[in-house]
Amino acid sequence: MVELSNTENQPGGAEAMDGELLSRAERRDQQIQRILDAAKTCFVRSGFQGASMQQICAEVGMSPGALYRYFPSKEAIVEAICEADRQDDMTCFGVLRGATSAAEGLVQAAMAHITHTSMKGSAPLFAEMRSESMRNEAVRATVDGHKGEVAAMIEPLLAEAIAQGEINPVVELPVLMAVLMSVGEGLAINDLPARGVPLDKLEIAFRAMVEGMLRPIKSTPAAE
Amino acid sequence: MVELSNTENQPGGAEAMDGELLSRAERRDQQIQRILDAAKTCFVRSGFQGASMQQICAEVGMSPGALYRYFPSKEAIVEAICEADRQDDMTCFGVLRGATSAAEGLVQAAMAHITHTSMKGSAPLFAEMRSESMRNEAVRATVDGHKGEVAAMIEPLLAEAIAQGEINPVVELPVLMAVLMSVGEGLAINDLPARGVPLDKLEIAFRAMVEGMLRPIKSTPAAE
DNA sequence: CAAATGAGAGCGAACGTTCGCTTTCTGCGG
DNA sequence: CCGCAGAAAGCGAACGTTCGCTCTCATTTG
Repeated sequence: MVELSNTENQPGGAEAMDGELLSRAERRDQQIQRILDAAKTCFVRSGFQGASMQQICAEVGMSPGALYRYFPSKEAIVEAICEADRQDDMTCFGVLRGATSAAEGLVQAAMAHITHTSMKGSAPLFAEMRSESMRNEAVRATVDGHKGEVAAMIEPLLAEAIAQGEINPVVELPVLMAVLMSVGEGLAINDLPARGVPLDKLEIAFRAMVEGMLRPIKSTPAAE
Repeated sequence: MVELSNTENQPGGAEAMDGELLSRAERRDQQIQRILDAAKTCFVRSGFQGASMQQICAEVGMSPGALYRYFPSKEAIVEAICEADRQDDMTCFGVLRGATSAAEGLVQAAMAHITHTSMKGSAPLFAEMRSESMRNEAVRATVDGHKGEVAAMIEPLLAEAIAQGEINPVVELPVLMAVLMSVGEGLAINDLPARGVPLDKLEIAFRAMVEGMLRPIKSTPAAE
């Protein structure tokens, strides 16, 4: 019975905060984005299963009926969030194109990944995705797809380094790939910048590791 | 009204499958273990929040009322599982004592950790713990406690290696520790043995990485 | 006016937990 | 040895709550 005359979020407002008029489609996209942002906040706070639709509705400032006009189910929101996070994360690996060397490309990509994850505070979401991917087919597909894309960018770099004898020949390419991808995940999940490890020192340590791993052991006599 | 004459799991059976007589306390401990095993199965299958008490009850073959005689809440079961898993995992790091070198100790410990996690199929549980630790205070304490114990075993090994000039001096000890712990986590969560990476090849690649990271770059001129 | 949009009440189901009651084990006086 | 009282253990219905989701209806837009 209480009349809430909330001037914001009225259905037909058709304008954003800056007063700009928006078309229906634009307004719809904007609402979808608001829902995704709010849902991400809730999922980071409580996990995919722990966050309820009511909490998400409260975070958006929207009723359940309204929210269900934009997403058919909670699962659909989860998938959209994972997909968006995945695409967002992919931007970190653009540095791999045009890398001067395999080692430097890996270092730059990893640092971009770590920095991006830390700054956006999405380490909890990433951990949640990783955990959910072990039982949720759609999330697993998203995660694996992302890893596949990253791997496809790293692999030619390493393959060329191998061809030029720049990598310790006892290490096989697929294994090297798997280890590097796992290492990147571990670093991203742990969010070391947030735990007091400065980015520059982290880069130094990571570079030492990568260069050490890739550097051919020239002093070793019998490589055959 | 239906009389279920289930000959198994009778309260006063006072004997295990092998017919051995058990005291009350022994039987109680045995029941607690059965509950933990069943709960772990459910948590791996559905996650901490996704698994219901009813599912756990069904898995144990016990009624809710009976189960609540052993644990006061679902949360208590989660904490007990995390604590047990943590203690179980600690056995992997015994190889650190008496390691011939820092690098070899790290390799052996990491391989033991990876093998243990993979063989026990506890990578999903580990991922779940890692995710839950970001919002659950008790789980976080357990995870951090575990990491602290492992770190306490690794640190003196690395400190001695540093003192003997066996580690690239540009890398600081705390940063090195943080990176190595993160790498170990990443490898454990990814469960590479289950994804087709043989343990021996994994060990070769990991050893190359660790030795490369620790090996001092003697050829580098200006170390100052 | 027809279509679109959103608020909010409400649905059945499932949740974690508790309750009343029965069965079984244990220790003890006889 | 027996019989019995109390503790321990278990059962399963039911609690109140919250879940994901749907429905109704008022309001706005083009």
